[in-house]
Amino acid sequence: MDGFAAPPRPRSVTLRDVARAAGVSVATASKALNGKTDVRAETRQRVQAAAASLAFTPNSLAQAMLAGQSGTVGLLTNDLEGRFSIPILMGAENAFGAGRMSVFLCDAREDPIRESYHLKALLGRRVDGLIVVGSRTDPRPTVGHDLPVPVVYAYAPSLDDDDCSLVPDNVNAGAIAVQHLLSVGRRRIAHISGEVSYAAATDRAEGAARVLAEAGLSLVGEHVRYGSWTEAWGRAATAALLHSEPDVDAIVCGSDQIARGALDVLHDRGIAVPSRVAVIGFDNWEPFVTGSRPRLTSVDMNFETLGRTAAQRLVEAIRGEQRHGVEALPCRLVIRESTTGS
Amino acid sequence: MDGFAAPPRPRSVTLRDVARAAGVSVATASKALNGKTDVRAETRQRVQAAAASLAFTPNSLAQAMLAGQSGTVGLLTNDLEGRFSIPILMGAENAFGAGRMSVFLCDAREDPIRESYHLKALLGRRVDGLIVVGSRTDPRPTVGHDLPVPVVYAYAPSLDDDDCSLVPDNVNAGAIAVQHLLSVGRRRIAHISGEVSYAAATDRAEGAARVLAEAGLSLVGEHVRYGSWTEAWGRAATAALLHSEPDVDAIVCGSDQIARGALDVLHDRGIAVPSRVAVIGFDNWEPFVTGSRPRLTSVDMNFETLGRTAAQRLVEAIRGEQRHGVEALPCRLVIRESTTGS
DNA sequence: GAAACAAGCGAAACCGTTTTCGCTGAACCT
DNA sequence: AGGTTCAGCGAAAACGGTTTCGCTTGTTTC
Repeated sequence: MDGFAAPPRPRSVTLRDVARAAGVSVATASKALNGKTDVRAETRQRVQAAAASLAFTPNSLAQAMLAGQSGTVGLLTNDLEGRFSIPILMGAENAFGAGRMSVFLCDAREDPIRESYHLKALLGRRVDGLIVVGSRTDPRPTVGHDLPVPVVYAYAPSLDDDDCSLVPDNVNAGAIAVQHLLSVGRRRIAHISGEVSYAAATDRAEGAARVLAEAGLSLVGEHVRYGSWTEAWGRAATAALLHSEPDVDAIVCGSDQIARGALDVLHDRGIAVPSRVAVIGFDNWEPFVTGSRPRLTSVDMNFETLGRTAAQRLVEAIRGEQRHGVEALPCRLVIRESTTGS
Repeated sequence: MDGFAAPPRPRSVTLRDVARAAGVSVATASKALNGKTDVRAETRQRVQAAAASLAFTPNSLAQAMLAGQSGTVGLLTNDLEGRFSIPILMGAENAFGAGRMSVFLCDAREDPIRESYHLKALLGRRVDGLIVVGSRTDPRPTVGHDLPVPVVYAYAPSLDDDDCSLVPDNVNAGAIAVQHLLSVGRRRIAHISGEVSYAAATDRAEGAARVLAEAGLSLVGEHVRYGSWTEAWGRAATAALLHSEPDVDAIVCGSDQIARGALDVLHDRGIAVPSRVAVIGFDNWEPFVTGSRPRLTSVDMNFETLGRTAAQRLVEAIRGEQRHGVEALPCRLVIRESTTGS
């Protein structure tokens, strides 16, 4: 740590500086750098050389003011610590990053006050659009209709059908899981899930039950065992399940964590997976599904696609092609050794 | 989906609109809304009423141009999918969110090309400062010295000591872990870690070895067992360890995932934890440490504090109080049942 | 050789806000 | 009554670009 002051920070260079260096007016400099006509080739080169040697970076704020478009979007999340918003955020960031959009990130932490505060800040910065990300798939209040910019809701849909929302198709996810278990010959299928207050839990149960019914079957024990989204619950519920339904041959687990708990108990009891009991989870959360013995088959909710699609919908809306209503995106089965083979 | 066009989006209202509605000039309107003097109370109220009824939001872009400060910072991460940058990001977001700063988020995905592209975009948007987040604690190249704004490096320090970097103190973390094991009476301590190419692995090993040496001890088996940051490696290494060093009474595991693998093998062998062998991990990754049997003692790297501190350093630097060099932040032991009690 | 024309460049307006400074009118003082 | 002070307000400049439009040139055409 030296005690001396830092070297003076170079004032950022403006178009006026470039123009002066090239011996032209700002108007000509602007046209030269933006590929407009009405500039002699030799002049253009002189300006470009000057801009390069001065490390000129156009001030996007000034450009935004003229254009009326800031080239930025707001990402208003409520689940920054959770694992849902991150892949969504990544998908959105990637979709925008290809173009010329920059992303403002805000975390409202489920607090409506904080949310409206951030909303105001984002509108003040004249974002061209807004993506609102929730922490659960349960519907949430709209952030408002008469906003000056379009809004897309991701993961948590808006309660208002005028808004444009994107959610993973949890019903489909439940169906996919059971279809897979049926396809590998299972008939006595149980379902252990997380908190019943989560739409994600009940939706998946609905899809699972539907496919079972279509096959002329029903759940072993007739009901879904709801609890919490934890390994501990997975262990407890599996123990209870094995006690009351010893002939179960497959367990649908509401999350990968629950599935891990189930695998642990099956392992302790010497029940072979998948030969005697198959196990399937949801979320396809990398460290959990690949760390287990055996590795876990899981339904991936395609969060990154969700985020990318949300970004696309937003760009469309900014261009004037606004959509309305809730769009459910399909999920994807990732097969590993907890349901098949070896 | 209706086929009609969306209702026309209200053009955003400007100060001029407010001034006209209140029957004053823009200058007076500005002063009235910003609490300046030289405005009669009655006039101020009229302006405020007009602003409220028109839902006026000042255009931050215009404000930024005047002030020469945009009130934004760039967060340039290389590890958006990983779990290190997220808590750091949260800490930074929280530290800024309290004030009036907004955060631009970019993910360079370890690609220098993408990084410089994003850097250019951020500078174009005239961010007031920059936080660069890496995916490993190994030093990385600087993004440049002659930037018009201050930069703080978080997690991955800059190779250049002129830059300001913040890292978790991994040496300290290793020391803390061994101190704890010694304090609960362990003497035959082994160390299983991740990839040896990671500074995080070797730094922790260094701290652990130092404390052991100070106690007149050395590692059981004399060397750290490096491998990968996975449960599978934790299992394999633990099995090998138990074979060659059956009298081990504690295992320092380089990550919570490795520790989970170790716990599984100990459980399978019927070796009681913690009574016969204590296990400690690093990172304090919630779902892993609380899902295990028993719950896992772990060294928390205080990422959120790291992010918050990075934000503070950046704000200081923006105010002109630039620091230099690498600052290592202390870690925190979180004691659970894998090392004590029950 | 004069008229018509195009190429190349610069002056100026504009975006929305803040800030400085000058102006007006009322109240005060002698 | 005339001069001074001061509160209250507005005109204008500024930030850094983009765009329109008009002005010089030099070239072409009859």
